[in-house]
Amino acid sequence: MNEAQAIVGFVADEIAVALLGQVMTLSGQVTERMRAGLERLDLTESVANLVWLLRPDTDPLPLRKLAAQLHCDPSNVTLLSAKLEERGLAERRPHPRDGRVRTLVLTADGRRVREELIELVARHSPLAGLDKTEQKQLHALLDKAIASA
Amino acid sequence: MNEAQAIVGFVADEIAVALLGQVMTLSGQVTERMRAGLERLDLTESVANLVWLLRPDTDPLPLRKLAAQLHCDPSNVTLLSAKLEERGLAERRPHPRDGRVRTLVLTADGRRVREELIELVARHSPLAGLDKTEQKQLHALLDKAIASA
DNA sequence: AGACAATACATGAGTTACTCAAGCTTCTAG
DNA sequence: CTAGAAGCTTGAGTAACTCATGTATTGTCT
Repeated sequence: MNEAQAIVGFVADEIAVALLGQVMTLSGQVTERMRAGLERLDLTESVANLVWLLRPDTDPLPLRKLAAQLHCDPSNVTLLSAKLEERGLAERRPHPRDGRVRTLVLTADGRRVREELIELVARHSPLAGLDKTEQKQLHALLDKAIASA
Repeated sequence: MNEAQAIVGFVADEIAVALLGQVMTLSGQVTERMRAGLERLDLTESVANLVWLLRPDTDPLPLRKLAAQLHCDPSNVTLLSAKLEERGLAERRPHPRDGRVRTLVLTADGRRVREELIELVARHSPLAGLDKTEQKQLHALLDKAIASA
């Protein structure tokens, strides 16, 4: 038994590694699909990722929270937000109770673009190929996984 | 019914959108987990992504194929490969039959680093929190989804 | 109330990953 | 044998991102 095999022995589950690969593959496919349509929407990938987080049906999020969800520095979100404002797709609003906080809210145009974005990726998503039952199973499993983290 | 709602009406499945979000969330969590350990392994994220693809148990891949899997330009893989060679983790070998093609192969050190990388993310993966039965179900569902793309 | 630390965002500089265009070598087709 | 295509490399340029710093606001401790 050589050293490499010994280390392999440590790896908890072969199947967990395979699952990881699958998730990353899917994520890559979706991202690439999105890229293809971004030119038409005149968005960059990083801006699109921000738009994706800006749900119109919930309370607007502080820039700091958005940075956390994007796994990047808050200063980066400042730049992305400025780009969205320039294009008239969102606007920064002061937080009603905390003067330090800025929240980012989509405009009507922004909401429209967001729907197009979702449409773009959801329509051709590999996950859309599953039937309803499978989708529900998958949703439950992923939900459990995410919650356990 | 306003315009935004009309567009919402087009979105095939609400649940498919939710699934998309889950996959992207998981992918983000895994990536962030990986980042945390990359400093210790002295790797950058992009180099690590390449190492991830360099399976020692299959035929070595041409740089072009690797570029396709990474969704990036071949010239970028040239750079990443050079970094791997500098660190002695991989070496470019000419293809036995086609003189134009270079394949990338991990060295013994490279294989060791790759196992550490897998260990790093697999051990703490949210997916590792599921039990064996759930993992198998999930694997089957994801496999079907990926195949349908 | 007043001082001090902490939080949230903004700004500027610098780094890195990446793309694109052009060039070289090798393979393939007529 | 020549023309074209395919694969990799090189160099230049760009965009995204981080880090350090600055400013305004909030919370806390006495």
